[in-house]
Amino acid sequence: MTNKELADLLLPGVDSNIEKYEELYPKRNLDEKAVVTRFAPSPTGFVHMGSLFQSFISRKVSSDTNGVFFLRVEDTDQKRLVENSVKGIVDDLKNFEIEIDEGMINEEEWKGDYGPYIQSKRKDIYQSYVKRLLEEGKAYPCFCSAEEIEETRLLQEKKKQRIGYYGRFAKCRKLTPEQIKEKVEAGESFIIRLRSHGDFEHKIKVHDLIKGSLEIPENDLDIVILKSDGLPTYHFAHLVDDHLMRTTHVVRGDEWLSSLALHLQLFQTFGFEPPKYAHISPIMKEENGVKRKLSKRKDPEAAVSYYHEKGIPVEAVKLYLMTLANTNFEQWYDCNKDKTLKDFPFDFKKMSASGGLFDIEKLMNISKNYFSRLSAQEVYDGVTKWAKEHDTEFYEVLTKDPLYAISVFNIEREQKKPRKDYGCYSEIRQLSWYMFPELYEKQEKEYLFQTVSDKEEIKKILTTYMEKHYHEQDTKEEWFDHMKDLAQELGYAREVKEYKEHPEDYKGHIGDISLVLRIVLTTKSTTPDLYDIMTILGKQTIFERYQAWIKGN
RNA sequence: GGCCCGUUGGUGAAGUGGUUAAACACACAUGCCUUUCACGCAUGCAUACAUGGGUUCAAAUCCCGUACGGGUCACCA
Repeated sequence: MTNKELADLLLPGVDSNIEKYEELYPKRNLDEKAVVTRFAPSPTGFVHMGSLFQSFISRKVSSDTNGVFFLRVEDTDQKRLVENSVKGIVDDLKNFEIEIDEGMINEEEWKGDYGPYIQSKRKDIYQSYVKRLLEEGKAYPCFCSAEEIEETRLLQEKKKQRIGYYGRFAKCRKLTPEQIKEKVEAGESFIIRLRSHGDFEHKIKVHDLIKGSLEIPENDLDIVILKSDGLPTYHFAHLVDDHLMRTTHVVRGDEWLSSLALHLQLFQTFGFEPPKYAHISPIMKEENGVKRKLSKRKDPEAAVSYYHEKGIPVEAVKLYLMTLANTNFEQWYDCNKDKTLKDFPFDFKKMSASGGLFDIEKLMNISKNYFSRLSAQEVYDGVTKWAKEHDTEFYEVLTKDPLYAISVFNIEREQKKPRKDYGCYSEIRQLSWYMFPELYEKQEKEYLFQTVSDKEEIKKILTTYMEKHYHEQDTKEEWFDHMKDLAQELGYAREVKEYKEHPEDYKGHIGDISLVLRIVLTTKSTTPDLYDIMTILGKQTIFERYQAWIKGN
């Protein structure tokens, strides 16, 4: 019995003509330096921050080199499928403005010439390649049951030998064609394994774009390439897909590093040129002093949707991811204020070989800086879009009078050093509700007075201010002068310095007066410029709020 | 247990043998400025290259051992 006959027996009806696929998916017509990358998630749920990080980087290098970035769905594990997760993945990428050039666009369809981009629809292709391997004697069927494998494992553990299906432990490797035929005809189920010729004692030098040069032992494991359901394992699918899709760079998590020798071996078996690899360390999180991988289950911030709910702008998250990827980015960005992420020269070599810590505080800081560079119109557009989905009440208020809302967001914005209090869209309402009468009315109010808290004194300040010192048409200078007059009239120092020099001469200083006027108007001790707030709110609102407070206390 | 990778201040990290008495950013603290807070500015973080050896005139940077952390060893990806 020849290998060819054996292959036909094992995979009847499968065409081993792999050359036709080589023709069907020809080498891409791209620049020599163009990078072809992919994001290859399995559809088991939402997109994890770490995956997003990988696709962000992949997209970046592809774009930088006029290459291609595609989305391939790896659904060879039929047991773990989660319904509609392809759509979820597509949406998550879309939400993060990571565009794909090719790949799945929804649960069923794809775009691009190198498809299908979902592995369950590529069964024939994989089987052709497996069959070719069988014909060449480079693969063989294995009839071992799970129990048998487990037994071997226990034995190996006991004897402190390496665990796995290799060498003398690879029982089915020695099966004669006749024995195989017998078993197949008896209806025994089987899988296909690679006949590895690697030597574990022999080390090979490999290069990783991030980790640098590594020395790893050759693979001598006869790993499974085709499962009993006829679908390939990850390793084999990786080989076939990334070869046929003409991937040049594989960016993936470093949990794959340990199978790198195997993957290289697979490419070698077929004589294909392997892609370049960039193994990214996982994003870590610190909890109770312990570093661990950011976890889908434990950490809400691991889910991409978290950022949308919070309303952290996509661009801000991207800026953060880039600082995580290449720390020199921050300095570069600071020195090149007119440039964007697109212009930054990303470099794999500058990626950390060990896992970075996910720091939400840093993210928020970056986000605040990002907000501070936006125009009022941009803030308005962003918050409106966010509120439409997450806070309809706020949305109504914002869209009722856009110009008014924009004027609110413009406070202390058009200046050299804009305010930095907005970190995400979901914070904006609680930082600005007092500027919107509809929201003001609904809000539960709590006044936290500080230095001046005596009610009668506060009333006196308010009434004196309304009666004598509020003038609707005041410029900022005039307004401030009037504030000083008010302070003086009530026995407070006009200047803080004056007060500090002779505290015994005064009840307090201008700051205390301002604070009272601020708190009664907004309930907050922390707000942007009071003059701007008063100008936008107008006399009527100001007086109403002051009078209402006097009445109620 | 085998194999692989990593280890610079509270955090992200720069830095690959000698102007680094270790940059920069975040966080925190203090001071200044200021109508409060914030912003901004200044300073600090009682001063970091896991550890033990070795190579060298010279090591965070090269080599070896140890410790600690991570990954992997599936018909999961």
